[in-house]
Amino acid sequence: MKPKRKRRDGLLRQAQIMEIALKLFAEKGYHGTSIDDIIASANIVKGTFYLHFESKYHLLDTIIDSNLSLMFESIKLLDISMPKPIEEIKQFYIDTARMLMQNEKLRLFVKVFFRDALSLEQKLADKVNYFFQQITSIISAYIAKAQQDGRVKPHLDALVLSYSIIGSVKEVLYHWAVLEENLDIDSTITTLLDTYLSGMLQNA
Amino acid sequence: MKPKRKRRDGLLRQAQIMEIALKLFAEKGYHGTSIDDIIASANIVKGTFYLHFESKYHLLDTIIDSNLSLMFESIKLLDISMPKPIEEIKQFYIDTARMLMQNEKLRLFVKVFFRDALSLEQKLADKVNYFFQQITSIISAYIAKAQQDGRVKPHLDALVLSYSIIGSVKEVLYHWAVLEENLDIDSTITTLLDTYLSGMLQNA
Amino acid sequence: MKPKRKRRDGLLRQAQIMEIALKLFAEKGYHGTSIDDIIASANIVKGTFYLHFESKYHLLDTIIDSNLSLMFESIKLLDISMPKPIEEIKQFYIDTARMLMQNEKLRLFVKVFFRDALSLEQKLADKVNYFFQQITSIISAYIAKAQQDGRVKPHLDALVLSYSIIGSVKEVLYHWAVLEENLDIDSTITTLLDTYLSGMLQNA
Amino acid sequence: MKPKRKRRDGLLRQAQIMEIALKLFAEKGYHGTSIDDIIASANIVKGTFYLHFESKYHLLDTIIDSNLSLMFESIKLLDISMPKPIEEIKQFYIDTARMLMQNEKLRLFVKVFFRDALSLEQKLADKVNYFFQQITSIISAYIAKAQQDGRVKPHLDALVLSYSIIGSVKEVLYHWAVLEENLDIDSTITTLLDTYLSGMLQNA
DNA sequence: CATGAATGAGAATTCATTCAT
DNA sequence: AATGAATGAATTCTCATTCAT
Repeated sequence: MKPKRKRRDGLLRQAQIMEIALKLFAEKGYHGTSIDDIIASANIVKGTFYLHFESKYHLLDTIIDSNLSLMFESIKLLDISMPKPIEEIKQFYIDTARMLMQNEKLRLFVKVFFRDALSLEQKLADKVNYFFQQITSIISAYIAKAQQDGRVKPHLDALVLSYSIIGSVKEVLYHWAVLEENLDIDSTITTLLDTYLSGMLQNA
Repeated sequence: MKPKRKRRDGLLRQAQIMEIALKLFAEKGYHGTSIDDIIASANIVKGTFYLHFESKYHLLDTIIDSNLSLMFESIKLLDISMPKPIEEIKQFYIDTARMLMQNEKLRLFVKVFFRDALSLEQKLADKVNYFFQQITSIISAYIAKAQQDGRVKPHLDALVLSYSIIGSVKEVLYHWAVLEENLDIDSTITTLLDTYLSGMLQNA
Repeated sequence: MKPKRKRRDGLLRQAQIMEIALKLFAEKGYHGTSIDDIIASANIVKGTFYLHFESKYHLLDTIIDSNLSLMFESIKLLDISMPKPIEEIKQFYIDTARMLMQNEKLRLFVKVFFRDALSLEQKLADKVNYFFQQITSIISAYIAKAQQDGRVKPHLDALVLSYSIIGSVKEVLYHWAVLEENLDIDSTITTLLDTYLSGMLQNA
Repeated sequence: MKPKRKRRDGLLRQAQIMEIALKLFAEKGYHGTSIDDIIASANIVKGTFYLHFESKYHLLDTIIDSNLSLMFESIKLLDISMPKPIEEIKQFYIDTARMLMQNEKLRLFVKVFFRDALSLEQKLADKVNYFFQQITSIISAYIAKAQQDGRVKPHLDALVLSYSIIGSVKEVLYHWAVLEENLDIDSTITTLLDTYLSGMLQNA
């Protein structure tokens, strides 16, 4: 039996494994996906997998790391203190959301994220929590500044508000990525923006 | 050596196992907790466990079922259409929240819920999703009715609004149950209520 | 397929596994013997093995622990300071050696011991070294005392002498247990005893 | 990216690999050292290793072969039938021992030798055993001849005596190479020589 | 000579579940 | 009701060796 050696650049193979694993994790969950499943899908053998990733856990870790920055940038866009006309902001949100929601890999990642990121080792949960903590810091800093500028109602708790905003976005993402609902981006963003803006702003 | 047989009422034993399992699931996650861990904590042997629960999965299923109704009732309280003065509603929310947050078992359950409920078998995820779908239906029905009554802004998407509200509450619960933050109940509820009410209501 | 369950007392099964493993370790070495080999010989399945031993390493550890005390007692017999006529001592040595050399399990253990005990984890090597250190202490203390009593030549280094004696015995054991030579117990013990006695003793 | 090709003389590279492997084997044992460890230390890649050695086993085999002759010569020095004044012999032993004990590579080899030589494949064990068998033959021939010449007590078993001497030396080497004890060469050799000489010699 | 991606046969270990007692 | 020894399929991970480039 001649072994077929499909040689290719190491990074390509690594990316290929990550993509296939992401698909499987999204479909059957992290625990429900075995290394055997992954290598069968990727058409490689055990050793090749462990050549590129030191463990199943590190594979997920790498996937999460490589996707988290994109999510980070995306969520940062929710800058409510942006000094622009509301209609312009709204359009910007809508355009960004449309762009992101066409990214199938992102959808899979969000799905895996919601399903498995918290149920694994503490280290991973810590990483995820740190990520959201950063987002929270940014948003609550925006709000606090807007409160000092007299634009946002002063009696609202900036931290709770940022939890609320983040929770709202998470929930919408969950319906999009996990439940695969067809959300109307326009009305979703309009509703969220209008509610939060007129709920938070001083003169609204 | 005569084996020691600790006979006791079957339901008692069952409740005891559930309580211990909940504690362990909250601590180490469902996948991170083995039957061996549970029976060691409960001071029983393998056979006894399977006398009371047909599988590890059914144990969690039972735990979830028995806690979901309480959560259901609690979340239903977010009835924004409640025909009462806002201050009264707010006080009611605060009182309810205080009561619930003293329930340590509930905190553990919420923790397990957030960590594991979605990463398990489809059957369980379906149950959880159905639960939230019900909550969503109730809330969006409230909102739709309030829109018909002219109390809530008509251009807002009732479904998106209910996602947002549920997401906000989930997020707060997550910070309470999983991250074990000390939340100020007063300012939390005040902020959420004020924001949503003045964000949604016609004349606000 | 009805699984055949060969129920028996847990300790019996444990002893059975240890005996079979010792045989295999002696035959093929620790690294050369897989868990599969052991369970096939013992006619049990994987799970049963791990029910009784937490790992392959712990199995060897248990085997070593349970045999070391016998070896300890045996080697202690080399008490050169024994206040008895030489002929009597010699006969005692011969009788003891005969007895031990009929113990087939001991032979297997000595074989495993020489082959594998030092090539494994540090922990095990430490244990073995500690064992010999104890023997060394005992023997060199005997010698030092005999030197104070003027029976052993004072210029000899008691520690080196104990190394020498232990090394001699180890070597003979190696030829017996590993190389499976047929040693003449009488002439072996006579030669060693006579050489060491007339080599060490003052008036010899 | 052009791969960097560090060409050098084949034998040099081979010697370099052997030296690094010896160090690693001494430190972590043969089984505890992987090819990956070796090539990482040697700063080469897999293919290069197999260019120089056909297998991990052959690497050790080569290391053993290249060191065994030195050990062979060294141990042959224990020629008790040497027709010289004892003091001269003793001084010769001491000088030789001093010289050998300064050879760090030899110490590493002896360590590997004691730890792993016996726990490996039969082929290697056979080689080691053959080596000692040769030493044994030489020593017991010396003794037998000295017995015929009337210099060594005739009732001692020449074979057992040679086992004893070899065992003594092995044990001392073990304490030096593996346990890294600081042995006093003078008193070690004096004690061994005096004991064996006055133990074996007719008129002593 | 040199590279390093790929191989794949093993090996160890886990753990939910069963069932004879 | 209770026991706890036994099961065995599933899973992760290792590592010496090969070979196309």
